[in-house]
Amino acid sequence: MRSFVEQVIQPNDADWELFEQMLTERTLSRKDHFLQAGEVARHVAFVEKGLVRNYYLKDGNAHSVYFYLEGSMFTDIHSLLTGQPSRYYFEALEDCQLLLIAQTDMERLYAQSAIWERFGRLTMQRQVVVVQEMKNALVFDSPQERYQQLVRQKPRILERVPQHMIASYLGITPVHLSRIRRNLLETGA
Amino acid sequence: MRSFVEQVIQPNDADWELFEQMLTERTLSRKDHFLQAGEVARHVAFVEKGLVRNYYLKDGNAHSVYFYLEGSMFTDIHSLLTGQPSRYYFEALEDCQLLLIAQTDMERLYAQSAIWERFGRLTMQRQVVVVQEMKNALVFDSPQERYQQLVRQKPRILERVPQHMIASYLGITPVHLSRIRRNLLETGA
DNA sequence: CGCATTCCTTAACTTTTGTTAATGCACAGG
DNA sequence: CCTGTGCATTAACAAAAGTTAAGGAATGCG
Repeated sequence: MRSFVEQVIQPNDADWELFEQMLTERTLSRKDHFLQAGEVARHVAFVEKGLVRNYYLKDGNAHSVYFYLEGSMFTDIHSLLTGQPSRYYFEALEDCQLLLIAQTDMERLYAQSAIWERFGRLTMQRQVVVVQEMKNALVFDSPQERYQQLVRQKPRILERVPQHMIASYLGITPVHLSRIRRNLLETGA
Repeated sequence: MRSFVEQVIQPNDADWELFEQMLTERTLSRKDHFLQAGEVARHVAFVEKGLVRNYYLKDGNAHSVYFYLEGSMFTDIHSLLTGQPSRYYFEALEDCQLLLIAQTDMERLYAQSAIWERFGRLTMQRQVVVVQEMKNALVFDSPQERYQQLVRQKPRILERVPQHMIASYLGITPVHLSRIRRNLLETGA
């Protein structure tokens, strides 16, 4: 967690103490949910260990939005900020150990220390860039290209997430992903 | 501009003065570019009047990313933050009047006044939510649904942007968009 | 060990979307 | 007023992706 934060800012000891007081631990067993649609997100989570899937339901089908490995932070930002019920689910794909910080504490942190406000801003800025790139890939790259990018950029996710969830993350069907993989094996190597 | 900012924070007079000193005006004629691929983004822009298209080139084709109407802010955040050359173009679709603030001034603002740091954080948080929703729509909704959402949510963009640019924004071809529109006319109404 | 479950693959078929090309309309510039 | 250019539509055809269904490997559990 510390190294995650220090990639972005350099808090002094007092800043750290303030922050660490607010952290709580939580464990999730495989298939447990951190958040379900209809609930309001009140915490930001940091993955110490395990793997969390963000997905949502449309017409009874689960669509994967993202996968969070060790060293990632996640929450439903929209729900957290507005207090509206979330439309998303966050589910442990493996047994997980999380560090949580409550939104109310986060606000106190922002108010008390400029460096944490900065942390919030910089984290959000990075997040914008990441999501924007993902969005553009969806418009401009073919499913095969998106799959290849995933292989290159997030091989660890590929190893630990079932293929049908990868497919819905890429915006295609499991059948089609299987075809793409075969095609790559035959032609590419 | 003022009302745009005040939707997010309430700066006092000193805050405002600090901010307004940093603003510069810029006009663009139709088809002028605010930024071209290869250049580094050094300013954030606010659209006072006109309409700006964000697009990029792939295989010689222009793909529209977003359209900024009066009252919107834009820049290439990635280029702005990293100093790397942008991959995007920002082009005036109509004669435009912009307010600019330099990244260097922005940094000074953040350093000098906590409220502007907060403005930055909140703006970015909103942006994350917006882009995330767009991304999810691309994965989970059909082109027709995406077009209908656009009709509902951004009718003003539809009125002022050529249809083939709308198509590339939706991730489909102009021909297909035309088919969708006909289909909606025949069945929907 | 046997059984159920989950998940990946494959095939046959259908639907959706893209491609190419032709037509016609509107509008700007000479 | 004429003409070129850009743009939307349409049709015919091609390619990409989805659907359904079946089979088989791996896994977990009694």
